[in-house]
Amino acid sequence: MHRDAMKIGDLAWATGTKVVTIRYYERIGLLPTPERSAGNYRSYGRAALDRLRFIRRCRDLGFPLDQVRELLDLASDVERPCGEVDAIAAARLAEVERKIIDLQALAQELRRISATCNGGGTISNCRILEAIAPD
Amino acid sequence: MHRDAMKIGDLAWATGTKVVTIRYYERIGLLPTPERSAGNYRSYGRAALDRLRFIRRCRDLGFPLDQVRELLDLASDVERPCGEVDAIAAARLAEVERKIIDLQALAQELRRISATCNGGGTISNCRILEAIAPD
DNA sequence: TCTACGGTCTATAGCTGCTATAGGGTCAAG
DNA sequence: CTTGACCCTATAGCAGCTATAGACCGTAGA
Repeated sequence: MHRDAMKIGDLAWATGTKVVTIRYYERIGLLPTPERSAGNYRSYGRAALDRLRFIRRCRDLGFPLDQVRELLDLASDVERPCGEVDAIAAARLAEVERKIIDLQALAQELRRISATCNGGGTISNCRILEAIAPD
Repeated sequence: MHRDAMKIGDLAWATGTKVVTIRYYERIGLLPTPERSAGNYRSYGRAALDRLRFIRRCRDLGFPLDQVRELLDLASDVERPCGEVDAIAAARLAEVERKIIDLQALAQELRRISATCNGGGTISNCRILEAIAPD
């Protein structure tokens, strides 16, 4: 139909998304139901490509799907204040920073545990297991 | 029966685990099926307490359940070399370190994105959305 | 023209690690 | 003897996909 019509596989390839995932996004209403070809194949245009790219980028940034949805809703309403978008991004940043701290503590702990390994011993004198076990 | 017999709620309290989670662990074979009281209540002793504490500690350290299972199996076979345990811990550490790097890059990106916010504007001139959108 | 092969279709079940709900039974205190 | 806190089983749900089965479509080679 349109000159830039894509089948689902093309869209998948162009966005690095799996075909089943695209259908999943459609099912949960994150992507609109596309037109169908004569043979009942989904047919996508530029808008779907942009929207899916945006979604995937958000996912890469770690936004959960409902926040992606929220960002898409916000983006579609040009009158809404930009601050709402910033708030979402800032909250996400805070979350990520918290997670980094947690993981750093965890890494420290794992290093401590690993350091108790006595090379060639057997489980019977393995101090790692003791180290993992709580006091 | 035994002097240290605990009901599931006691065990939950002692380990900071939810009752349903304990039953779940039992169902998936991570905890052995306990004895039952006259009224068909689960009855736990010291061994279950230790085992569950170990499981929870592993979970806190971020080990997925199948690795926890593996560690428990290893721990029960005193002849096995300690190195196997160390390998699991080391792999987990590498994973955590990788994750930290990823999240640091992510935080950087989110900071960049957030920095493009033009204070009181509206979505129509929101540069955050542009920043999220891929080139 | 036939046929083989790759892509697509729907529908359903599975994954991890729990959590929630319904609809009951048990037990000790008051 | 009733109330309330606990316990029981069984089932369904959550995120965010992924996998499978069984069928259809479209095109390129023989």
